[in-house]
Amino acid sequence: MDKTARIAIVERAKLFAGLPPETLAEAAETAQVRVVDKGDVVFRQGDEAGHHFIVAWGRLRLDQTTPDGKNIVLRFMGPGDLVGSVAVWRKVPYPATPLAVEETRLLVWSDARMMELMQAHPPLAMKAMNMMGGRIEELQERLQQVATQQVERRIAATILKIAGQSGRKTEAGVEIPFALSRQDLAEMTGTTLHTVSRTLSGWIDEGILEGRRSSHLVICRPHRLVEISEQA
Amino acid sequence: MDKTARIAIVERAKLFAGLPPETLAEAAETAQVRVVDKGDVVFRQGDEAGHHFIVAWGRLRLDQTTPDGKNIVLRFMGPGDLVGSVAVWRKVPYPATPLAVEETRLLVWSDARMMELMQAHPPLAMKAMNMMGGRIEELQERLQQVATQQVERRIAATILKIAGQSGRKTEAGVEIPFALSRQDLAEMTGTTLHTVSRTLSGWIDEGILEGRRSSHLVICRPHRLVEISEQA
DNA sequence: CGGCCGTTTGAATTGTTTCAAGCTATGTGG
DNA sequence: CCACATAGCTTGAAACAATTCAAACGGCCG
Repeated sequence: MDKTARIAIVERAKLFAGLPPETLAEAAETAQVRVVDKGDVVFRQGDEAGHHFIVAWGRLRLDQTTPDGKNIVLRFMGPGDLVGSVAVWRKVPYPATPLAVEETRLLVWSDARMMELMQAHPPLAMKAMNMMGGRIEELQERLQQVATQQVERRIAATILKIAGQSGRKTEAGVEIPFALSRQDLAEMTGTTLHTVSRTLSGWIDEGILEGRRSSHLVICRPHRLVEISEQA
Repeated sequence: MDKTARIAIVERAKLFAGLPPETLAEAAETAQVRVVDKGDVVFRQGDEAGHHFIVAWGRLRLDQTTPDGKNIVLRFMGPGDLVGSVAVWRKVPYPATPLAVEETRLLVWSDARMMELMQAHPPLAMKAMNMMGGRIEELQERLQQVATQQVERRIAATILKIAGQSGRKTEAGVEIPFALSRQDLAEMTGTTLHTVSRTLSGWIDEGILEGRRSSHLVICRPHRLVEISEQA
């Protein structure tokens, strides 16, 4: 990956968005590159947190395993997203495992390098706080959903959020361009694979969705999904 | 409230913990003081976020109202806790309403003053990020609980967390020293008042708790509660 | 072709909510 | 100081949403 490509990635990252070109260049130069194959992990929950990552291309699923062995999906992450930084800043072990759902390329900074960057460029610290605030808001919204809404609404809202982040327009509707299993949706919404399957089957019958049997989901009638996600 | 008292409060606040005395003094001097009566709010969800608050004494309940009118309790806050800052930094409206469950005294800084403080004392920014990280961890843990555990475990875990934050040892056990209603617990755990009442009634019958009918809760057998919160 | 993994679907079960009623301290006004 | 209203809590019974259990299906890869 050459320097121009790296700068392009850094530029797109929310952490660096809007910063002056020389800051971007410095950030890009000090980064390492890492490729993670589909199915492999960037790091593991419980590892000591020593590096910051930004997704250049590809897609990660951030998994958290509970003490009693259950798994929840915290979020999917794509180009521009920051991975691992919260744990590095807090000096705590990584609290979750990012797994590549497709081949993924990342930029990597050590704790020390990122510290230097942030000390040299104070706006970076502000950006970082902003991003963390965004995560807090997102988590509060999800908590509210899981705590108060029934499963159907949560599934609808989750599909819409993913579509908003990663969806691509096609003739048939908005497509989610990666393998998103029923199990994944179940672990994002706090329900079971079976309930997700039943719910999606219903929506497919109504023509709201397409995508039986592990083909990519396509949302044919987004407006209807929004209604479901907002229904009393 | 005199200067020494303010410094004592600032010192106790997680945001300022461990910073040099002159920083504390400067922070304490630039703060305003605000008293909020029991039942009153510090600000309202949706208000423009212009001030940072630290609880000096008293206790707040942080409420969030959903678009469809339901209420959830995000957390209780006591002395040393920081209120409102995430919204101020992000320049978004306050996302929740802090309500005083007893008379509460706060220190207040305007956005501008806090900015000056943080620019003058860079470690403050690091502390702030650390605190936000802590909130993220807490929210992830709660999300995991609500998504995977059944109600009884969530109620047990919630009571234990509150007891850990605010509990006082008495002869009978650990007392939660403020009015914590069944409704509050329901809104923290994502269940109904009725289920909480039934569950607590059961525990009171087993001698795990005391506190029927709106008297303060006392945890007589904390270890048993821990077992419940961890049971398969 | 055969095995496997993710998915689908039915039926039984259950945890939790909803509905409904009554209870008990606490406070208020006569 | 007592009747009365109120707010929060308790408890039973019925209803229900979602899970669990069970079985079978369909693509796909080796």
